[in-house]
Amino acid sequence: MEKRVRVRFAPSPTGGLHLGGVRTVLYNYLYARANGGDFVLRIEDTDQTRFVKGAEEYILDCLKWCGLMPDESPVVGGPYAPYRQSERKEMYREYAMQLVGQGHAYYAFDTTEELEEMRRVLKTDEHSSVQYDHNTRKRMRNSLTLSADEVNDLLNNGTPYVIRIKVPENETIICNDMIRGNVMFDSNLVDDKVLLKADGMPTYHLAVVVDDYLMKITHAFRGEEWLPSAPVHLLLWQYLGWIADMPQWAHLPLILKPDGNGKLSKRDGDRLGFPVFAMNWYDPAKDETTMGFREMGFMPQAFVNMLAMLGWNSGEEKEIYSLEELVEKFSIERVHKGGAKFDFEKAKWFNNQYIQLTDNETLADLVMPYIAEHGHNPSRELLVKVIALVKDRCTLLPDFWAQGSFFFTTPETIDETLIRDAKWNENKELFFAAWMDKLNELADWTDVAIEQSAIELLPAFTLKKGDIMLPLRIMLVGGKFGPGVYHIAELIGKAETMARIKRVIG
RNA sequence: GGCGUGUUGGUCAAUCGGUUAAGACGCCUCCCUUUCACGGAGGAAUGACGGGUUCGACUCCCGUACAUGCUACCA
Repeated sequence: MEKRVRVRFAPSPTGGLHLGGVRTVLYNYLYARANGGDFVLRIEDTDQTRFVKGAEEYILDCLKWCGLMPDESPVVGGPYAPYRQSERKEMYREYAMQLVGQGHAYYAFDTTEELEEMRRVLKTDEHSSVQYDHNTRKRMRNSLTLSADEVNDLLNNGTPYVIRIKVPENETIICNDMIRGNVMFDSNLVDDKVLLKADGMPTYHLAVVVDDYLMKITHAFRGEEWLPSAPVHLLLWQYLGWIADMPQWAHLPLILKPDGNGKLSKRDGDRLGFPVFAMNWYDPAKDETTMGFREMGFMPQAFVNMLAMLGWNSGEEKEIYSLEELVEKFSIERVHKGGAKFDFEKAKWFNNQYIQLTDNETLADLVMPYIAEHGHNPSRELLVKVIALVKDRCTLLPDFWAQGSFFFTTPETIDETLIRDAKWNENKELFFAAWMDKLNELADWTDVAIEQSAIELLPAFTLKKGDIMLPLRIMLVGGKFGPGVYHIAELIGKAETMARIKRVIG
């Protein structure tokens, strides 16, 4: 019988949730949903020095915003609780001891200074980095070089120690990856990674294997930066006797910075002016907030869609997919091997597309906060009408204010130079004065009727339709932008229209 | 330095040996619009480089270059 598909997202609560992190969540989520499986969230908080308070809640909030909620997590629990590694501390020791007993791991008593000394002494021009491996372990203080009595003494004295994996010599370790195929490693080049730290906490390597086994994870999708440590994990699965249950791996390509080289970092966002985190992240240590996609005015559906297409492609020309469609179309085999540079312009395009696709009523709910932010509280009816008029020129949610503020309030400043540029003359001034009287009498206040009244009056001043449109626009909106002028006049109403004209011609 | 991974236009990318090498973003030109957009029509790649294999290669193999990741008692 086929095993039930179970995937997990296992972040460390150390800061904001990065674009790449959300994409990893997405691919996991899509795979679980497509296969009727479970998606679990496990918090990997084994490094107490990097733990940041609030980060776990923040991650959950991001997943919620994106609509990618886990089936099992520290907050909703599940059959394999606890889901926080710090709360599973004792389990790891048990397995580490098992490995020591089997001779697949050993105690190492080397201090930080001794390790540094070893690396310094052994470092050569050829090898700028020296690792603790099958070779160097022979000259260090560990249970492989010390006698059993010495080891027992050290242990009894409470000497700090770590447990390291004993990587075998002269073996080829083959790791199968769902998107890269077989990747081979020479065991002589793999180092004896620490499994259990001196503080009793496991390192990632031990914890990820133990938990994936205990939580019955069938597929493990993680960032490409983990590929080099895959052989250690494979060895652990083997030594612990669980190789038949080892999940299938897929190492996802990195998301790179748009310019230059390297993977995308928070700094790039600050530098280039775009967000890197899903939502605003407040760093309590530095007392500073980093802008998120949500606060910048992205719709979660657009954000998720954009991420899905960064490193994966269905093979069709279509680019706009709902989450349901993604579940149906997504396949891990079509995920790219190479990293992709992040393009903020394209990200904005996705949002623009979603704005056009979203009905005006729904949009009204999303846009309202941005209008309220400027101290206005328009009726829903008005807001919906405004949205209908300006949505095709809005890319991010705050654009609705920038593109439509003049519907809610008289423009603060009128750029009179723009009117002069529009060949302002006495003739036009006289026209507007006369038109005001006509408008005042106009019973049918619709864009068509307003325009008609202007057209009827124009010949008397030897003016053409186009002569007055720009001046009128500037009087009404304050600048050279916005929907059709007569539509604007209709929406803001007779009194306001006349007031704005009067304000300019006096 | 070592090891791993990767390399189709500025960017995201299709193509699973035979096509005029799709499409999208961005850019440029024009049309529409006497605003700004939307929309429409166009423009821009000798597929990192060099060798093979093959009747035929962007597609397979090798090498080189470049990029990127790891090389912590961090994940």
